[in-house]
Amino acid sequence: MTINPEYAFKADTKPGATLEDVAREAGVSPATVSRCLNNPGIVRPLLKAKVDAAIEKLDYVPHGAARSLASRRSRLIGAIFPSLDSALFGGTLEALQSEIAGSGYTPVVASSNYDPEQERNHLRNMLASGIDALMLVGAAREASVYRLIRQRQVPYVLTWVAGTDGAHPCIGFDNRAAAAAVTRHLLDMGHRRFAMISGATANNDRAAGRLAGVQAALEERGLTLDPTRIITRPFGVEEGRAALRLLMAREPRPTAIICGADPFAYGALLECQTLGLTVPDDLSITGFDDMWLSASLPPGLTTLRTPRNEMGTLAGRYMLSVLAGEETLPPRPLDFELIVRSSTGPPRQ
Amino acid sequence: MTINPEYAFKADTKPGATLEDVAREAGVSPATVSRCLNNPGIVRPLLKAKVDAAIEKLDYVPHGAARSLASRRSRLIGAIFPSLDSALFGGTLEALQSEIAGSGYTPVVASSNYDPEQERNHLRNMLASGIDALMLVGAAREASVYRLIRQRQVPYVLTWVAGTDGAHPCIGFDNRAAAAAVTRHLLDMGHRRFAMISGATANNDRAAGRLAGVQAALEERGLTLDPTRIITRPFGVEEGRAALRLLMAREPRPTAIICGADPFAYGALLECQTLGLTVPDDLSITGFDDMWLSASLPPGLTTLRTPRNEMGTLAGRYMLSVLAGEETLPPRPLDFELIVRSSTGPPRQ
DNA sequence: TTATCTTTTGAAAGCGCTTTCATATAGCGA
DNA sequence: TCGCTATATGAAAGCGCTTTCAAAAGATAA
Repeated sequence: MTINPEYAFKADTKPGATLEDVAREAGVSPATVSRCLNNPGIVRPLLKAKVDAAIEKLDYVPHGAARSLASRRSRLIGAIFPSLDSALFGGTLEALQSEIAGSGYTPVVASSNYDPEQERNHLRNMLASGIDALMLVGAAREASVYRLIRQRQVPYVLTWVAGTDGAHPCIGFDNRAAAAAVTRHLLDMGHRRFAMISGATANNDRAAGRLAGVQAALEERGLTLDPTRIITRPFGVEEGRAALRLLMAREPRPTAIICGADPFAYGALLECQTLGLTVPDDLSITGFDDMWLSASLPPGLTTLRTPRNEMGTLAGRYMLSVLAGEETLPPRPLDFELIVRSSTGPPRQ
Repeated sequence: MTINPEYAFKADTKPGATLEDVAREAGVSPATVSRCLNNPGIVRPLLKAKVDAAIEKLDYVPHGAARSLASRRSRLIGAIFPSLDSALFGGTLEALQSEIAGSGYTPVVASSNYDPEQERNHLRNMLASGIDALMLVGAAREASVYRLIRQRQVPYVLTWVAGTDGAHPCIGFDNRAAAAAVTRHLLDMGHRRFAMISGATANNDRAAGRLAGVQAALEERGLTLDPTRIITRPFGVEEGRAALRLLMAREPRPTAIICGADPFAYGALLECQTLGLTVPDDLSITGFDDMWLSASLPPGLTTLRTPRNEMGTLAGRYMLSVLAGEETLPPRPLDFELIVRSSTGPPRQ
């Protein structure tokens, strides 16, 4: 029961130089060193050089907490995602991170597991750690949460949704319109019997929006989506598979199945193979998000490409801009793109 | 060009209560309030109640930076991943986050894009923000990086690798042994002509370890892996597809293809379909990591399940334990598991 | 009841940095 | 060369909290 001496973290090294040490070494005042760090332009090149040398020599790293305390900025940007173990939000996070890294900001992240309770806890935590800005996914949450954020004066931005009537700054796209576009594509091909595999809509306005978009597009053409033709499941390939089996078990069979997310569609496609159904002749299938397998999985999935990386980038840029005190225009909804591949076609006569 | 008044972040709310405000409200000293927060056990219940009421009333949230400065702990744990837009590291991050959240820690994350330079920058940034501990992926990096970490006395842990001869604390598995296990599975079925699709091995000791493991297992049986039978690519489905086409274009064709990551195997599997090759009769294919499609994609991918979530959980637990000053045993390598599905079988005679 | 020991509490000194504010220096025109 | 303005520097006061240290309160024993 001994601590491995190799990597026991004992206090055997010098405790790290402070700004004052640097000042002494360089023969200037702490204020000057501080200025070299934060506003190099206003210090004379000669002194700046001395300070730089001292920093180098002492291997000085500024103390973030002290900095935050004195400057009232933590250089931390919070980001809370519903989940992190898919490429979806991972892409957004990665893009956000790249965007803000250059300005010296670092993201602190948490995953809420699609649970508002967990989200609120993480939010409290983050506010306490003094994040300078905040990125959230979706708009559907209790008013008290927004009140909390506003009260702390933390600039925030919602992603993966658009247009909350100006109530919140959003960097995202219109899930409803996107789903409607997919539906119209199928309608235009002549489909009349639809089914949908949807993610859970509770606390998930993206999923809810997609479902609503499908329904709206159908109603435009005088059709309705029978509630028994809507299967709601947690996201996953096997879930899509099971759902497809269910949907095809009842007559009259749908000729088109709209999936609220690509993994559902992957599962549906695979299950068609198992059942001996030909896509798109027997059945058209659409996905949502254009994840990495959609182009590769035969027959090539018709899906809706969502700007997942762009949202991270723009959300980052937006927050930086607000933090910089620039006049920031309310962001516009982003574009989505219907990617038509071979999983959709006219229904068999 | 006006700021949208709806969400302009103006200073119109009260500036947030401080600990001193709470103390005044509760009629106690700041020290007592501080103790209520950090060590509630040692304050009399009567006072504790008063303080709690004051906190509630003023809606007090402690100031993280001030806290860190005074206590020399930031409650931040850094995590740098090679990439975040796959479920692989996302799973580890998600697990890490859940594990440490309960103890009041929050992860700050960055993605290095498999680039040592970027990794070092992020590391500097994180050290400056005062992270209390650090999680990295892999062991292969310049000594100066480890020196930097050690000098700052930041406990750290390496994941996704095992056994660096005790030089570093690792929470991971032995990539080499894992790849060897996959190879032996194929050898035992009678395969003799192998090929491999590998991720880039530069700055990636996981990929390098896997390649080495395959080679070692083959040499055990007197075989060698011809360098022209090793295709190195960035991870991806299409890359796997292209690699398979290349590998099958040359006689004598291999009877087994070992993929260093599942996406390669998905691509290979799909390309076999295109080429009219039957798996496993014409060709056995193995993956690595057991990602979400491996069980679903016909014919079911034989792959090696890596403990990606477990690594996050245990890495978190390890760091918390070190931070708590507990005697911490050097972690043992984690188990991996060969998942045999239908993509492997004896070679055709 | 009083003396002694323990447990709680408060006063005050920072933690390492930023940022006014006042002072010193440099730059310029006359 | 001198006075004036513009610019660069330093002194010092915190930022909001934790944490020693000493004093007060409570508990215990005599």
